[in-house]
Amino acid sequence: MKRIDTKTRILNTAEQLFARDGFHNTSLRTLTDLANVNLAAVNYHFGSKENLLQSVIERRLIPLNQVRQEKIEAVLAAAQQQGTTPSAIDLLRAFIEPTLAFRGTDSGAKDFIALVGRALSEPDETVRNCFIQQILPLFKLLFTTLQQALPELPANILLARLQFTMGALSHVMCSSVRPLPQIPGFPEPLAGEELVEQLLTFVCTGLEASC
Amino acid sequence: MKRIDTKTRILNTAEQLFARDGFHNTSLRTLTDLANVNLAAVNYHFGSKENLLQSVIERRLIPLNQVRQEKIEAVLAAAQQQGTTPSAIDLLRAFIEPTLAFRGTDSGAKDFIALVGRALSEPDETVRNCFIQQILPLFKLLFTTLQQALPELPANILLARLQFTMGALSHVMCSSVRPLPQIPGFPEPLAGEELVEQLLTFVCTGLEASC
DNA sequence: GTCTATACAGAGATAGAC
DNA sequence: GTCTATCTCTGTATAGAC
Repeated sequence: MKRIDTKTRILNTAEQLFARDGFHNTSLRTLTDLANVNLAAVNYHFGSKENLLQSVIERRLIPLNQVRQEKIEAVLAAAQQQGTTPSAIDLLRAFIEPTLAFRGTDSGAKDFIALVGRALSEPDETVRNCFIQQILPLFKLLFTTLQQALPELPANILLARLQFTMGALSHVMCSSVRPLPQIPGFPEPLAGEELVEQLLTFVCTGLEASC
Repeated sequence: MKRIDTKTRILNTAEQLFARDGFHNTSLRTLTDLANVNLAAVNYHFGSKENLLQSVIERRLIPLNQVRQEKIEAVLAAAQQQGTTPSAIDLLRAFIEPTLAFRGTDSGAKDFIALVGRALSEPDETVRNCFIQQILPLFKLLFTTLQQALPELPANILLARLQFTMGALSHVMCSSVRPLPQIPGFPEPLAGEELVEQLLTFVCTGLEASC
C-alpha cells in the first residue's frame, strides 16, 4: 500500500469515502488520515476538495465512456453493414452492460459506480455539471441512434423514456454499494448478470411501448 | 410571513434550502438568517440539524403516504367488488399519481418532492433510514398487491422491476426542481400530466414484460 | 517538486443569561 | 422562548523543511 504514490492514495481513498458517506459528509481530515497522507496534500495535488472529486470522477469515467461509445458505434456499424437499422436493445445493452460490468473490474470500481449513480441527483451544481459534461456527448449519441431504432416514436417521448431509463439505471448503480435492507417475507434481490438482463428487458420494453 | 411561528418558518425554509442545495451543503446560519430566526432556535426546537430534516420529511410524507395507501386500497376494494384481480396500472397509478400531483399543492411541495426523490440515494444512513421507515409499509402493500395483479411473474423479478420503477420515479421527482439543461437539437422535455402518463406507460409496460 | 506544520474563517452544537 | 458566548471540528491557504 505504501508503494502507491500520494496522489493515487488520495484518489483511491476519496473514491471509497465519497461513495460510502457522500461528498459533503466526508472530511478532509478523515480522508487524509485513512490515506496516510498529510492534510495539506489534498490542496497541493488537487487545489480543492471539489477538484479532487472531479479528478475521482474523471479518472474512471473517461475510459468508461470511451468503452460505451465504442460499443454503441460497433452496434451502428454492424447494422449498417447488414443494411438494417440498429435495434433498441442492442444500443441499450452497449450503454448499460459496460457500466454495470465495470463494478467487477476492481474493488474501487464498485464505489465509483455508486458515486456516479448519485451524480445526476446531486444538488451541488459544480459536481452535477462535471458529470453532465462528461456524459452529454454519449447521451446525444444514444438518443440519436435510438431515434433511428424507433423512428415512429415522437422525439419528446423518446427523451422522456430515456430519462426514465437513466433513473432506473442510476438506482441500480447506487444500490450496488448500499443495498436496501432485506425485508422479511420478500424474495432475495437479483444481482449480477441476472439483474443486468432484467434491467435491459424492463427498459427496452418500456422504451418500445406504443403510445 | 411574520405571522407564522418560528418552528414553521424553520421547517419551510429548511425544506426549500435542503431541496435546492442539499442537506450537508446547507448551513444553519444561512437557514436561520433566511428564516429570520436565531441560530440557536434550530437546536432548541428540533434538537439537531438531522432531526430538523426528519421533521421536514415527516411533516409531508406521512399525509402523502396516507393518500397513497388509501388509493391503493380503493383499487383493491373495487377489484374485489367486481370479483376480479386489480390491474397493475391502476395500482401503480395509485402510487405514482398522488406523488407527482403533490408537487402542485403549494410552493414548498415541489421542493419537498425533489428532496424525497433524492432520499433513496442519500449516503447518510440516518436520513435514508428515516425515509425507508416511512415508505416501507406502503412498499410492502404495493408489492403484495402487484403480486396479485401479476401472479405469473416470479417474486424476485417483480421486486427487481419494482425497484427499477422506484428509480425512474425518483429521477422524475428530482428533476422537477433541478431540470437537466436544455440540449441544443433536443426536443422540449415533457411536463405535468403528460409526464405522469408517460411514466405510467413506461413502468407498466416494463413491469408486465414477459421473462 | 513534494510534503509538514500551522493559521484562519466558518460550520454545528451547547450552556447559561435574560 | 430567545439570544449570546463559546466549544470543537471543518475546508482552505500558506510558509518553510526536505
